[in-house]
Amino acid sequence: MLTRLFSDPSLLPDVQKYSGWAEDSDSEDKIKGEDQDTQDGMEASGLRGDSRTHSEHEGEDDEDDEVEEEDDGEDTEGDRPKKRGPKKRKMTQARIERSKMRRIKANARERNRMHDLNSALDNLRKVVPCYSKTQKLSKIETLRLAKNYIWALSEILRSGKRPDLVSYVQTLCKGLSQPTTNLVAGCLQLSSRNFLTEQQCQEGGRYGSGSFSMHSYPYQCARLSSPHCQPGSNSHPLRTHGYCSTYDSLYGGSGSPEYNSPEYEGPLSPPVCINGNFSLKHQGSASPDNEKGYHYSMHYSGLPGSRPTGAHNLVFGSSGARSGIHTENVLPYHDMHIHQERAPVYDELNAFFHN
DNA sequence: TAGGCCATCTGGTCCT
DNA sequence: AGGACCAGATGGCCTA
Repeated sequence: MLTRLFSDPSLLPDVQKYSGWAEDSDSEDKIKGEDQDTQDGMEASGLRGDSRTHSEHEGEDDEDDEVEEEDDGEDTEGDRPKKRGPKKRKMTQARIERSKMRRIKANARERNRMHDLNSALDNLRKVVPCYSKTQKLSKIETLRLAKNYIWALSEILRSGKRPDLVSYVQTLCKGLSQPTTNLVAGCLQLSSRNFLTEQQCQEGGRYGSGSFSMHSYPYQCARLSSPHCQPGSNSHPLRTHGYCSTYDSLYGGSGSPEYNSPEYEGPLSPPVCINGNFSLKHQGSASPDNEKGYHYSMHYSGLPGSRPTGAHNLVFGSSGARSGIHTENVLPYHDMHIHQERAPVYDELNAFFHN
């Protein structure tokens, strides 16, 4: 593993910028050597993964042996009782050097481990319903979205019913931050206005529709202080752009009146608010996120000045995908797409909507 | 400038 | 002894 690591210069960090190494001139020099010429550097320093030969140890071992002999002599000496516990060995220069090298190797392993972890997260990003090259989901958001996605799919399988789009998106967005929610909603070409209305928030924050049994989710809609999230606000961009769900084109549900219902085509509701506390499996048990006290307050505001953090405002074209325009041409996220081709389960999901 | 996110280092713990 | 894993600390980058 280390061999692989050391043979891959990209896995080696620019450690010069780390003060910890800068303080240790010896270590810094070693790292610099590794950075400049990893293989040769490792060979020069006698470090080749964990496969150091005995001969490589010899010089140091000689010195250590002296120390150990001292210790052994102490333990076996005369009538004195043996000391318990680990022997304290003198930190000779060679021992210090070896310790440093161990630390360097451990750091490299840790880096590699985190890179692997990040690679896995990247792979996960690619199979969750929303993927953007430029606006990458954060780690925590990726995990949350993945959890919601798994739950949504399992609900589909469990109920065998075609889910309500709004509920589906709601499920996906449970506990996600506002930018991520907008991203997901944008991917699905669904205005987040449909998630929850301010009125629904006031009514206790329970929202139920569709086969997802969303009513069982313990929403906690915090009061929104933003004036843009007040009933009657006309600031929503969808008021001017109109709203056109591409759900039909995305999921092939054009024949279903359910998705052309006035609920989705009617007057635009005020900016929505969701506090996404996602309770798993309807048991009322707090999700890990809840247990950790995560409490995301989501509100959608279309005011230019109230652009969601780190996200673009959702701008839905009035024709959009209904006229055959691909999502990527409609959304500001040029590289954002639903990657059905990479997620077989999405095909199954589509099958639900096609039926 | 504060806050979020991230990469990395580091020491501790557990296991082989 | 050494590797895997973890959590805390730290500093950089970016954005509102």
